[in-house]
Amino acid sequence: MNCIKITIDPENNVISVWNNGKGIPVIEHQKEKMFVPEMIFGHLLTSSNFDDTQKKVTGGRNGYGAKLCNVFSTKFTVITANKEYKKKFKQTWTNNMSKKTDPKISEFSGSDFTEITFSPDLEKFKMTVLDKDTVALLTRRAYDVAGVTKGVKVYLNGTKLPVNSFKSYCELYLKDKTMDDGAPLKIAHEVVNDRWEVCLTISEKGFQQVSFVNSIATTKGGRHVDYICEQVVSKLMDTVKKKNKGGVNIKPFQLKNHVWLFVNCLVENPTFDSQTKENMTLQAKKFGSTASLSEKFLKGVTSCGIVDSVTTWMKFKQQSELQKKCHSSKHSKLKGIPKLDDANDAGTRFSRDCTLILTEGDSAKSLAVSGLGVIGRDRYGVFPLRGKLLNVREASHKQIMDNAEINNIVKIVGLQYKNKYETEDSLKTLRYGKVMIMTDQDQDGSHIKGLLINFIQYNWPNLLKYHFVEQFITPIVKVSKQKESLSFYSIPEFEEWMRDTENWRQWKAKYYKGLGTSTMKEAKDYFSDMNRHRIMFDYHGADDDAAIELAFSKKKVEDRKEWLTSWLEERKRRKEAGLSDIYLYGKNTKRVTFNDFINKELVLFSNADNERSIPSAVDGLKPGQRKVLFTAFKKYENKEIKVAQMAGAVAELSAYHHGEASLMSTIINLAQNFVGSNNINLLQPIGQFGTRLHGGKDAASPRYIFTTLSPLTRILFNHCDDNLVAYQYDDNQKVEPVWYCPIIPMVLVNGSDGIGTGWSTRMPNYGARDIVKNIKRMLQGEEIVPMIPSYKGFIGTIEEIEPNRFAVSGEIAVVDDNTIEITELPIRTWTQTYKEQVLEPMLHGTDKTPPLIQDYKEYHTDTTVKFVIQMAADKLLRAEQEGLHKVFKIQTTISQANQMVRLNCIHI
DNA sequence: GTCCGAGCTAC
DNA sequence: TTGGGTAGCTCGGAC
Repeated sequence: MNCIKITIDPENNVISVWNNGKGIPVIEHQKEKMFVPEMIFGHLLTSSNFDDTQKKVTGGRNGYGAKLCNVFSTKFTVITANKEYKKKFKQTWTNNMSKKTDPKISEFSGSDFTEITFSPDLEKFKMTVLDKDTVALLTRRAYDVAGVTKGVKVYLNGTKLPVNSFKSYCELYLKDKTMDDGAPLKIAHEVVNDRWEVCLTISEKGFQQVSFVNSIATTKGGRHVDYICEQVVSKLMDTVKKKNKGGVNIKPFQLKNHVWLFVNCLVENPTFDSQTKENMTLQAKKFGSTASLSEKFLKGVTSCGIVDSVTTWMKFKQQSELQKKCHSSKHSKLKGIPKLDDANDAGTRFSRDCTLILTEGDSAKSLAVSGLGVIGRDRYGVFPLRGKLLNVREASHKQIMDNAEINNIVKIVGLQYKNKYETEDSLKTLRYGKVMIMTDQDQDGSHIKGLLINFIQYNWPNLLKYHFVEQFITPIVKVSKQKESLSFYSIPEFEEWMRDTENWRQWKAKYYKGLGTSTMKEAKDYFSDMNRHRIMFDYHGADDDAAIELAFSKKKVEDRKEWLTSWLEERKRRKEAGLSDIYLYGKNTKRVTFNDFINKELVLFSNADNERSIPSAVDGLKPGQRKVLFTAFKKYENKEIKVAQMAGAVAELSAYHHGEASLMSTIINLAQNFVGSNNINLLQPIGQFGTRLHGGKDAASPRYIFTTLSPLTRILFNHCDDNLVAYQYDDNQKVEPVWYCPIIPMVLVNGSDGIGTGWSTRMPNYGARDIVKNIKRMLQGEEIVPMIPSYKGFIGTIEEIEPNRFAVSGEIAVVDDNTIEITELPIRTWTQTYKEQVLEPMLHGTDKTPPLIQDYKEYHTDTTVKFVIQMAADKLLRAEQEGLHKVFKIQTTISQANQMVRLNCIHI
């Protein structure tokens, strides 16, 4: 068959369907004693297709369709011509198949055809004429037929339909539709095999499908559609998830809602839930064929706009989720925010005049609260921040949503994410007209200020215009002589004063490190002189925006390098010229621009961050570590001491001004000696200092563990040097030197990790003996031998795979057909982590992968690793072919690319 | 998204 | 109430 002709004549209520397929046999049926065409069209319960054991991919099964058409017609005529029997057959039924003419048989010599002409019994359908809708439906069926049959021309009322393939059929649906940007819809199309053909595009109004099973239009879809849809959606799911890490949760049906799917398939003996065959119900496993979509098609699927549309939708959803975190209207009373001391007038008509003081930590809050005693609590509220605020600039949606601090600030101030605050009037919708940041007057305090500014600027740049953010500064040094007292708000200013004041030694200086240093009385003094301590931030648009972005955008890492470098050069230049350092807060400073804040204040933090995080090239130590060593040399060369106590001693003897918790972790870090930590531990670990099971995180509390200087340390850091190194002074106290001078480069021995601002460092460990040999070579003027990283106690291998890259492999061996043994893991792959992240999923299988191993047993000690793994012989064989190291993930790489060390502190 | 570690912090 | 443990956050680079 290659031609179908359909005519619909609503005026005369006649429809005819003609095709040139093989005619119906014009013979008499042996049993029933009537002609076959008559049987097919005029007698119920006859069909040649009852046998379900035969697998057929045709439409009808029980032979009802044509007969029901006859029953619901006032007139029904069949003409069929059959070349084989050289006969033509014609018969007409009337009155709903109740009357019939005798069949007319005539001789015939042309080619086969069959034609059915019928007049629907309009009365039965409660119609008077074939209405427009019905004609349209029938017309559509004509197009359907044209679309789903291959190589068949379809004529409708004498005109050939412009459809020659399933794809062109699908395109008819889409020809008037465009994407949002006016571009035509992108269509993914694939002929999967001879039974399946699939088209897909984006849908704007929920899931849509057009599908055919064995040429039957399944307008409600069914299992065949689900079958394809599942494959498509799971692919989309992967892509979207990859694109949207940490965003809103997305469910498969939400993706499905953007899909418009066209399926044309052949299924063996399909089943339906009704005679109209709108919904195919056969289970996928009985289809008799499978359709695995090609990568090319799936790529088309992901690039047809669905992913973009879903991400846009998700962004919108994210916005509205964030918006939900805000209160929709201004409340005068807030509930459920612990630690908030709300201003009495917050959220009332006076809210524009209210100021929220944000403090660094709870203790600073107490200070502010005691200050409120002076200025009153009607217009001032206080809320403590806990440590470092989230950098919202490139944070994931989830992170912002879940961040308690950010949400609280938004709620307290009454901020709306959707509001742009373009006019000064719009600030009246807020509960507070201003926020005032009050942090410690140190670099980390500046950082916290910066992070808050970053948060406001990123979400509501306009607020900055209206001086929404200001800060409260406290003195950093106070000098007093008898009853006189002077406050300084920056160290350079103090130094200038010292230079200009001849008898400055007669003054007593007190440094205020942290807000906690100030007494309650001093707090009251600060607040009574609000004018002096309140600093406004001025916003001038682009300049300030750029500065804030420079400091906090993840994309500006390179710019930060340049920023810090030029700052360092400028500082050096000023020093050489005998100028004092630039400072921001002088005696009379009342306002600063954001640009100045970033470039003059925050830069100090960024620089300090590098100074404390990036080790010196000379001794491989960071200042914190050097302070520990300094103290250990001084006091604990042969004496065991509790780590917690040593931290106290370090703070005392070396003027360590930060939290003792970090110091204790630094001490523990220096003393660890498990595989992957130090090659030569400078301190002795006496007690639980952690093991390779948890990467050292299993160290006992600093109260319980003891340490003392390791005997080797004094060999590396020779006594004689103690009098030669350049000691530093803090507040007139002699503290640790700029650097120690070990006899071999310790930065190579123990490696180093550090994360600063603009730069970071990551150095592997090298073998002390290799280093010594190389140094001897250098002393003798020979070429040095390139070294590869080496870790004490590591029994795996480290090989160079390309310049500056090394492969670190554990040890894995096959014991017998279904047993393997892992006896070493790569450096910094901790036993417990490995077990949880690699072996457990292999044992239980994941969503995507079936279980690979049957069982594993552990025989580790604190220093050695031993997993004995049981697995099926065939799986082991396959794993071996693929490479055991790869399958069991016991190979990692380390790179020599990021070896930043501090050279600029070398003074010789 | 995770890790690394010297910093800030609170529950 | 106190001791002990847990938790959030920054920062850059490598996976």
